[in-house]
Amino acid sequence: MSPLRPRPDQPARRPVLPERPALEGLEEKWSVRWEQAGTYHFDRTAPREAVFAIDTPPPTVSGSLHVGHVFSYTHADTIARYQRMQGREVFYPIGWDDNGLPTERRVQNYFGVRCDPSITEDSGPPDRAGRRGSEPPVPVSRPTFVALCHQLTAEDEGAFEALFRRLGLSVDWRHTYTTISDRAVRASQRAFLRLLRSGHAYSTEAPTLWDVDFQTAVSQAELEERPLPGAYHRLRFPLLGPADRPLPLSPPDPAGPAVEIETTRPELLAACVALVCHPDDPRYQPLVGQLVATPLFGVPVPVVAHPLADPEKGSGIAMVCTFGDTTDVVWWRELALPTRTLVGRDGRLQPAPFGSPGWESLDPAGAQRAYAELQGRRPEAARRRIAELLAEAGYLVGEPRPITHPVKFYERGERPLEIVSSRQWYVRTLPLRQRLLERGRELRWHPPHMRHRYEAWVEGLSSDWNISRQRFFGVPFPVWYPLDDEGQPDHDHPLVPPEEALPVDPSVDTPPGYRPEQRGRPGGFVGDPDVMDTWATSSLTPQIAGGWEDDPELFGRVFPMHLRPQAHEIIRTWLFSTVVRAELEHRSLPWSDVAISGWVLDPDRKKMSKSKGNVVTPLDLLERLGTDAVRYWAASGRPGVDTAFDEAQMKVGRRLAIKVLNASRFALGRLADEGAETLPGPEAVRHPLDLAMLAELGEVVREATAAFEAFDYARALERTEAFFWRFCDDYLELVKARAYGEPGATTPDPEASRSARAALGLALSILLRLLAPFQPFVTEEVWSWWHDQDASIHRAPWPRLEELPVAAREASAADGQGTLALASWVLGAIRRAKTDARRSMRSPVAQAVVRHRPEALAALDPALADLREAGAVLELRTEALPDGQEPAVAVELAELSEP
RNA sequence: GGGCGCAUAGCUCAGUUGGUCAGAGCGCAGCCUUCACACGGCUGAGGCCACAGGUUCGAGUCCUGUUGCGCCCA
Repeated sequence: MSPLRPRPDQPARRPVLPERPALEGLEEKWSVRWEQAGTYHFDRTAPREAVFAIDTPPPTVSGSLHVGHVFSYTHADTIARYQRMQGREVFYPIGWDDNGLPTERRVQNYFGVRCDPSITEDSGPPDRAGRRGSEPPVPVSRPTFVALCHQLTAEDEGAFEALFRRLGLSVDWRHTYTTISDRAVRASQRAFLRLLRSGHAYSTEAPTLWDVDFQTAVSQAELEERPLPGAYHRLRFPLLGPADRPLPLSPPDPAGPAVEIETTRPELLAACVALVCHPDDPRYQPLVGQLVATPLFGVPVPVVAHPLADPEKGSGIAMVCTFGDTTDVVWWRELALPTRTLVGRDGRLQPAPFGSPGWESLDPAGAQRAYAELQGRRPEAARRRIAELLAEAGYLVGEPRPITHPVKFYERGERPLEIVSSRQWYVRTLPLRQRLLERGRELRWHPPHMRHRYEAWVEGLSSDWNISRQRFFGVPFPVWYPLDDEGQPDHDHPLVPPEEALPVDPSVDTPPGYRPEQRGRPGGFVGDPDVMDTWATSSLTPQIAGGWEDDPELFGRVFPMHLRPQAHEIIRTWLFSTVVRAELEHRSLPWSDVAISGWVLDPDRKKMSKSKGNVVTPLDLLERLGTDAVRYWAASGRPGVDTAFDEAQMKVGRRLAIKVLNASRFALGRLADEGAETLPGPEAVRHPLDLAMLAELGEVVREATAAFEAFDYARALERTEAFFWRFCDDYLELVKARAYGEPGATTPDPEASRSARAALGLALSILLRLLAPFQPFVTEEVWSWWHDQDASIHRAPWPRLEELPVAAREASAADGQGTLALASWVLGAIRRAKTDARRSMRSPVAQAVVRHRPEALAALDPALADLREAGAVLELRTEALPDGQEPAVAVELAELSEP
């Protein structure tokens, strides 16, 4: 807990106070000074033991700025500031996530363009001003498109940086990175090449979840299920008998013996490769091993058994198509079924050559006729048409039965995902599961229960991590393929560059051993056209920010990092993938602690979203209420807990900041009264009331420190704030007269005055530092009133109990019977009496009698003089009370005297 | 269907290992133009701690179940 590194001492000087302190303008003033002074600069010479490194989320800059950013980034910032004040060198970089689909989409909409890689030359980007919403997008070349992406992300990043500076984040802006920068590309490609070499990355042609609009593969982590209306179609499959019997030569009879199945995707009937039932299902056991014919198409398919077939669902026997859903993929793989690809990458039904090998049919001509009605249609349209055809031919039993069922979508997509076969790059995560679970248990989670989300995800992994995307604005795979004599790529023997050559763009650069003119020629080479999934890059943020391989000295000091702050909805993506990469590359955790923030909900407890129109622009809030006010609200949200957006709570924070200004002005004014150069130190605090106040403050320091050590910023704030208000409402009022040391005071006593002033100075110093992580602007402002110009409160040491006078440290926990608590109680009684009589607080009290137990009266005794002043009590007496009687204060107001 | 979390004053939430734990703030009502603060201050009313059992001398606090809400996964 003691400072690990020496730090410039920050001696207090005689305060210089402003006439009328205000919050307005503090953000501009101090963010400029901090930048000039390098207040938050990371000292890269600090030894590793002194470093506290934070792996800050790089926000998606193409997304919108919203209060959620303000919320969660403030949480991390309070911890960063606490650690810095504890003497640790805080490595607090920030990045912008600018690569990938979100940016592409924003660029498409913003400029009205679409990327067409087949265009090799164009005249550059179209004039943005000429764009009309109704006009079709202008096709542009890939280089032009990428240039537009860079241009727009640069603008967006400026807006984010302005917001985060305004928010007072104590990041080191010299360590900013972006996920599309050369540094990030190099790190991503290097890590990929190493995975490739170690066998943890591989490419294969496999059924892949595919978004037909974005024309790209989608990973398990990007899936989302949405309820969609559908319908069960009950179809008759004519029985053909055992597989070893010769097939009939004529089309099956729709009215003959048949087995009935139910399906929500009849349009995939032509891709049916089997029927599947549960192995223990007595109804269908006899059929296993027999053949049936697909309706309309007359394709003989076997009946097979597999435990995933649900006897409760539909008729208890299902058709397997290549591919209707992920279960089909499992059946296809585990039962070694053939492939009949139907859905193309554009989402339309492609030609099906019935009668040719792989498409054998009992009635090729009829099959062709039927399929001609479907070919080229999208699944929804084909579904309607085939239902009609099936009904006409007598294969449809009854009417389709409408249902609502969950359908898989790409989380950003608008149409259901299809499953197509394509070549993709994967990282082997499945064999890693056990190891990843162990890592998850090593990691310290705040709050702890968030670990369950990670475990559930790891345990539920069903496929390796697909990291390739068929997009444009991303990190290219640093891979080429040799072309054989027919110009076909050899995917099994990829060509890779040496690490020193990174970053590379295989669509521009030439692989080692080849000449540029060999590109695309037989015997030459071709570049891998894909880019990496965004998560494949952002899973390396600790490495990218920490200078992995580029800056080994820095990396050795900051990695593994200490804290990953993030929101809970990206545990399965960002957190998970970062753990995977650190494990594979470094055999370690990427960080020791993870702090999960909740969401910001609107006042109706719904997640804030643009579509609901309930999004508040954060900049407006910060300008209207002040940064410290908004940060106060954010810091009030407990770790991991969803929190309602609440402007009233921000106003409370604003009141707190204003109170800090005014209370400071009072306390420091009294300190200044002490005279020229001799500011009294802690040893000058002698008065029991002052010592009692400091003793309570010591308890607050203890609790706030413990809370911060547990990453519970909200508790630290709550304890500090509660004490601060009591300090202002009661203690300041009680010592006011004594601190002024006015000659008119009932009991002028220079040493008692000096004690009050010293206590005010010490308490204020500690309180300001306790509040500094939450309200960095107002606390810095007040700090500057009585500290040298180059001394920032944000580099001042976190309060320690050793700062308190010994007598305050030794004061026992007073449990409501301490001098301050008793004095507050008496003061409250006096106030109540005046309020009941509708008198001003200044109106005099003729007589007040405190009745309490003797020990309590003894503790109260030193505060009686202060109470007389604070309550304007002419005569204040105490009377001992026998045990068992209720303590009380009898207050008798003075007669109103007409002026 | 499985998992996790939450249910405490009108609202937002504290209540850390069971024994002054029935609290805070906001809002509301009333009062006070006090020399740090009217971007104030003081005072006050308000709750069978979701429901039903159980453990215990004693339970918002532990256990079981129920209900409602939210999220994650299938």
